[in-house]
Order: sequence, then structure tokens, then C-alpha cells
Amino acid sequence: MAYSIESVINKLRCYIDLDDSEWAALRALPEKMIELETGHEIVHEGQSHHNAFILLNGWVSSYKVLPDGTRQIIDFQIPGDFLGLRSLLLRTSDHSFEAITAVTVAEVSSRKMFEAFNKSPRLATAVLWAASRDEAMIVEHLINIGRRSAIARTAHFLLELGARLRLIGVGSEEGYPCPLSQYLLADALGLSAIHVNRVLRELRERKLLTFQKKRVRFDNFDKLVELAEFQTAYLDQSGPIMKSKPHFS
Amino acid sequence: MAYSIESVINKLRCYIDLDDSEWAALRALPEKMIELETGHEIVHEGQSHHNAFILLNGWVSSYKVLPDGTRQIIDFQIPGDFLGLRSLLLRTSDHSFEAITAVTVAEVSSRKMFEAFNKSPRLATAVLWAASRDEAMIVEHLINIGRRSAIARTAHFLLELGARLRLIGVGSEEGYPCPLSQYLLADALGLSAIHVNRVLRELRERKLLTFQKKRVRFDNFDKLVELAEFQTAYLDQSGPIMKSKPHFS
DNA sequence: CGCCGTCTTGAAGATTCTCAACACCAGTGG
DNA sequence: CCACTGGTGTTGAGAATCTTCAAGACGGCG
Repeated sequence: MAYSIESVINKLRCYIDLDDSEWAALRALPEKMIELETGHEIVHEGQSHHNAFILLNGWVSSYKVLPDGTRQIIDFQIPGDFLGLRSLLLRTSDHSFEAITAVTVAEVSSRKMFEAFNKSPRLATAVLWAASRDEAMIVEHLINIGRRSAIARTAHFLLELGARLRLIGVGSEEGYPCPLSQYLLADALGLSAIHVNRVLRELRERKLLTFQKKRVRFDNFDKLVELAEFQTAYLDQSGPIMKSKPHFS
Repeated sequence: MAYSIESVINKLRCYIDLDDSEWAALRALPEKMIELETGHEIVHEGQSHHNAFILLNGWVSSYKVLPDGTRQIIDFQIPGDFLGLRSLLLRTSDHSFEAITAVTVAEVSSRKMFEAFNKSPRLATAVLWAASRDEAMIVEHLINIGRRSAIARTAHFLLELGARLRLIGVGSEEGYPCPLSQYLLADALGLSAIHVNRVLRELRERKLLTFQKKRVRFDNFDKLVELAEFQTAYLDQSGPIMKSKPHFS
């Protein structure tokens, strides 16, 4: 199945306000499409590709493996997300990317990226905005792991994922398709897979959320939000800054 | 005591390679100096200042308070660090800043910042580099909290702080001055203050590190690095990218 | 002196992990 | 068609880690 950048652009259109020439510049960015199967690595930690990728289809995890073999998943990427934006600036990409499902990514060289930024400063701002949003999510993830109980942490994480997916038109307040295994969830949440299993069971028994058969179903959305102390503010940056007069120019 | 931006620039000179006109542009950024006493807040979460700050003197923590009253410290800032870079793009600064010691900050409006970026693209790259480095530290913090035991986590954190301070000419492999209380450390590490106390005792008893009287002393640096699985790679970006030919131009 | 913030210690309890075992299912090859 | 296999999900039991509650010590400062 061939995915073009069009589908992603159509999604981005909903929450980033660029004009036609700017969309054209974005469309012209990708140099080649890469298709990867489940489990394949996209950028290995320490490699200095100096390239970024736009995820067109499928799910990706960014993670770091510790010397003792355990790993921490930093974030999951869904279609429309950038991969390795940070590594454009820092020579060493500080973590690895792995395809969770079969994925399609569009490769963008740092050279073309910076050229496009020069031609279209608002595109630069848009990409920076995306990078800022990524960082805000990492901060929220940090808070989640640092200060919430396993059950609130899990609930928060699955709510956030749902909110992100709705932005690209996937799922609803009912639930969403989710290809993550309990092991992946565990590595993201800083828990053991066994404990994740128990936590998911508790969420199910308390009739809050059901995660089965590659699908998350919200059984009681409001109570779940309450348990997780979930606030959407940091995701709701539907780019008013993108609508103000351009910076950089 | 009056601190000028000069002292910070002198420190930055060591690891960012800009030319004289670029340093001049950086020097011209601050609009006013602000002095704050211990415990004072710099930007309250949710405020949309659209301004950033350069920390000239003292220590600051950036943190977020959860509805149940607990808080998670995201990072500490030391002289030369930026505060609120992210909030230049995202309207809502997603966390608060508090002065841990008496501090001096230089306020920079987003307008002047973006103007300077236009005049000096390499300055923009330098600031982006700083932002990337901040994010890399947050990622490392996430990994620290998610996957390391309390003792390794504490050791790693104090080692990282030491490495950052050495970059600005404070402390050595012997140790460094550190104004943090055990409560602050606890909120940063996602632990209870009581457990932090026990962990510090263990580090002391195992002759690895002593944290007393506002000072961290490394008793056995090598063993500490081993315990913490400390790798400096993500801090060692002494900006080769800053020495390559300018982007954005 | 008395007070407050910080540090310290003990003991009990909650949370989470590890180890071990088993169920389920899809795919694979005989 | 069936046995085998590997990945994933499930459960129990015991142990380790970390938290909470409670109390006291220490030092700076009004």
C-alpha cells in the first residue's frame, strides 16, 4: 500500500494554518519514501544521519536502551509526526526509532529542510511548533512517570494517545485502534509488563477502560479523566501562533 | 550584587563558536534585568508572557504542580541557561519557574529574539541548539526516572548536574556547590524526601558521594559513574554544528 | 530562647517487581 | 490435520523497593 504525503497534509491542514505555497513547500520536502516492516529500526542511537523523517503511516516508538538491557520508550509517533527533528541540530540522535507496525516514512534531508525554512519562515515556525509540542508531550510524560501511580499513569497515557489520534482523525471518545502490546506499554510507562497487565485488569474491572484485541475502549470517559487528572491544555495548542503574523520575516 | 550578561557570555564562549557581531547581537538581547529572591516565581504556569529569560546568576527550578498537590521538577536551570524558550512558540508556558536561590535574570522579548534571529541566522541556530540540548536533558531525565533504581537515579542526577556546572566553570571532579534541599531533589527524582535522605546516606556509607552543607562531594567518581551508568554523550555536543557553515542563510 | 526549615531515623504498610507457571492464538512445517 | 513454536496475555506468591506516618535532632535567625 502506497501512502503519499497528501494524506498527512490533509490532516495537518485541520490544525496548522499555512497558505498554499507553504503547503507546496512542505509537500516538496520528502526526498524518498521508505517502507519498513514491524520491528525494523529507523535511526539507530548514535548514528548521525542529519536527516529527519515524516511518519506517513503506521506507529513508531522512540526509545533508549540502558546498559542493563531495560529500555525506556520516550514517546510513540503516529502518522503526521516528525521523527528525529532534534537530531537535525544535535549531531548524535540521542535515541532510536523502531517500527511498531508496518510503516511508511518520508525522508527529509536537513539541507532541504533548512532551505525550505529560508523560503518560507512560517513553515519554519510550523516545524518549530511541532517540535515544541513534542517536547511538551515529553514533559508531560516525565510528570506522568515521576508523580502518578501506576493506574493513573496508564489511564493518563491512554487518554493522551486518544487525544493525539483524534487530532489526526482516528478514533473517538468511544475508543481507538491501538497496536501496542503490554510490553511496549510497560516500557513507555516505566513499569513491568506484568504490572501493566494487572493495572489494565483493574481499569477493566472498574469499568473505566478496556484494552483488548488491539483496541482501547473508553468505558467511562469522564471518570477516567478524573482518575488520570487529565488536562488537555498542552495538546490544545491548535496553533493560534500559526495564525498571527509571521515571525522570522 | 549586579550581574551582567558578560559573565554568561564569557562562559558560553567556551562551547559555542560565534563571531563578534553575533556575540554583540546576543549581548543586545536583554531588555531588562530582574532580580528575585529565593522562592519567588518567575513565570506562572498558564501565563502567556511570550517572553523568555536568560539566567545570569543563581539556580532556578522548572516544575509542574499536580492537582493533588505533589509536584514534579522538570529541570534545574543554572547560569547561562534559558528559561521559557518553549513558551515563545507555544502560547501557554506549560510549567512554572521558581528561584531556588537569589537569582538575576535578563528578560528577552520574543519580538527582539526573532528580530535577532533574522539578522543573525547562526544565532538562531545557537539558540535552537540550546533548546535541543535542554530537550535532550529532559529525555535523559525521563529515562532516569522511568528505568533506574532510586540510588542509580540519584547518582546519575547529581553527576549530570556536576557535568553541567563544569561547562560553566563551576566545580570539578571533586565536587561542586549545590543549593538544593532534599525536598527539591525528591521532587526532581520522583521520590519521597525521606527516601532521598536514605539514598544519600547509602551513597555516603558506600563512599561514593557526600551531599552535605550545600555541597556535593564525589568520594569515588569512577564507581559512581559505573553505578549510575552515566554517559556524557548527550551533554558533549560542544557544538560542531556551530562550527559548520551557517544554516538558514 | 523559641521557631522554622531542614535533616534524620524507625516502623508499618502499600506499591511494584521478580520468578514461575500456564492459557491462548496465529503461523509454520511435518 | 496436527504438533510445535514464539509472541502475547494472565495469574499467583513472595520479595524488594519505596512511601507514609510519627518523632526527634540540628542549626540559623528572629
